[in-house]
Amino acid sequence: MAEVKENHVSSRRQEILAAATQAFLDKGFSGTSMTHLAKVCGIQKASLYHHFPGKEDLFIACVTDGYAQAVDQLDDLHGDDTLNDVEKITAAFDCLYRITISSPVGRLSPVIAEVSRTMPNVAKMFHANYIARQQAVLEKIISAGVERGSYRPQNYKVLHHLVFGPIVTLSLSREMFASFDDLDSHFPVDELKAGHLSAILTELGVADTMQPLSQPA
Amino acid sequence: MAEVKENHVSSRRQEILAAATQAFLDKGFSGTSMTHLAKVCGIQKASLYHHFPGKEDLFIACVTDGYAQAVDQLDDLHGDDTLNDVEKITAAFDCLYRITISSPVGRLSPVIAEVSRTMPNVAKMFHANYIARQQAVLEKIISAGVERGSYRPQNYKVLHHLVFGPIVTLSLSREMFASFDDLDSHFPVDELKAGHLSAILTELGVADTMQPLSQPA
DNA sequence: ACTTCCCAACCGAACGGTCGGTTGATCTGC
DNA sequence: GCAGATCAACCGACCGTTCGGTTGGGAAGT
Repeated sequence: MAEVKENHVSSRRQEILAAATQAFLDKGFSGTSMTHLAKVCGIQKASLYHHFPGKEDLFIACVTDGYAQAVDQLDDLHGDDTLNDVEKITAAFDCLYRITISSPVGRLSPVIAEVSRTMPNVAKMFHANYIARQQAVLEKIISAGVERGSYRPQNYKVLHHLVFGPIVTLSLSREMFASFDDLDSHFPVDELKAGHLSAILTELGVADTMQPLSQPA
Repeated sequence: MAEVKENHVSSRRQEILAAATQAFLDKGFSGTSMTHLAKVCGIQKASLYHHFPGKEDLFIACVTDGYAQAVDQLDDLHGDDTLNDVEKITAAFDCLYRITISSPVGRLSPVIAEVSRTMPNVAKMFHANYIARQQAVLEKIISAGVERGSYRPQNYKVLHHLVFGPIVTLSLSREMFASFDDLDSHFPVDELKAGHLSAILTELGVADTMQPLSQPA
């Protein structure tokens, strides 16, 4: 009973958050109006203000709610001890690509960029709770491999640059050129991910096992 | 005389474009009002509409004007035959980092992402005249090196992913976290560029001459 | 069991203000 | 005197936000 009620209450809130996230993705922050938001939610504008004190708070809730679920996946990653070093980084790539390209919070990055000047606190929060945590998990995985001698020692600032750069840009490009009818041939996620992983493994000093060249011993 | 007049007329236009570009960078497209724009230009709003038929046209002019000057630098790059292959790609990295991070058009990318859903034609134009041309120049430089045997053959989609990804993300990050007081220590352009170039050279099959490890022959 | 009260949720209507865009008059340089 | 540049004033539409009021399902009082 109490559960039903709770579900009902939070589902309304979640419903608004989902619609708002989609709207912010489509039209940006300033381009999204509370009137439009109310319309797609099927409620009156005033009712929005019953659930959220203002537009800015609503946006912050979208971001917070978004990375809450995203970062959990990352923490699971590091904890898994059944994988060897290369398997671990492969799993990490799968996870990072999925989060950045498919999850709301990853896709919201350009919108956060839009408001970063007028709401610098949101940018700070986003960096601390999303960017920095992603970097920390990657750094843990790599440094563990370095200690075991699997990888060469790394400049981690450069490594983050090389790992996150292509992923974030791919996500941005896919948002930016979403209107292209040949989006997946322009930006084929799996192919780019595989090439990217291969390059990073090379950079880490791991012989690339995927090497397609038939090289007779 | 005619030159003076032309300068006068076009300087007014350039003045507006510069102020508008900065405003769009600060507040995004929807967040920038024509009223505010007129104020920072020191003219009346109606005068803006004398020079540009509308807000959207003004924005397009900002983008167009931005990459007009940016792409010229790129074409110079490919034409220079006094450089060898590695020098050429090093110069290309300098140029790409400079354009993407410092020039208006590079920094405008997040704003184009903001409007890409409502103005898909702008996104298309941006891709054709800026993204695609950058990729074409890079591809020419690399493929010339491949033909001469300096580089390993490449999957160019992956290569673009690896080269442009970190640069664009660095630019985005610096816009996004411009409010950080330690921006340059968080995102040290020269250090990241050097590490990035080194990794790409490795990927191209070039022995890294910058290798800091003292390795006795 | 029945009344009273509470309160979250929702609504229609309106607030002051700003939006992108327009009008017609005035100024300026040739 | 004439064409282009600039201006103050204005327009309807829409913005984020708030108001006063209604609803309906539980808790409290008797």
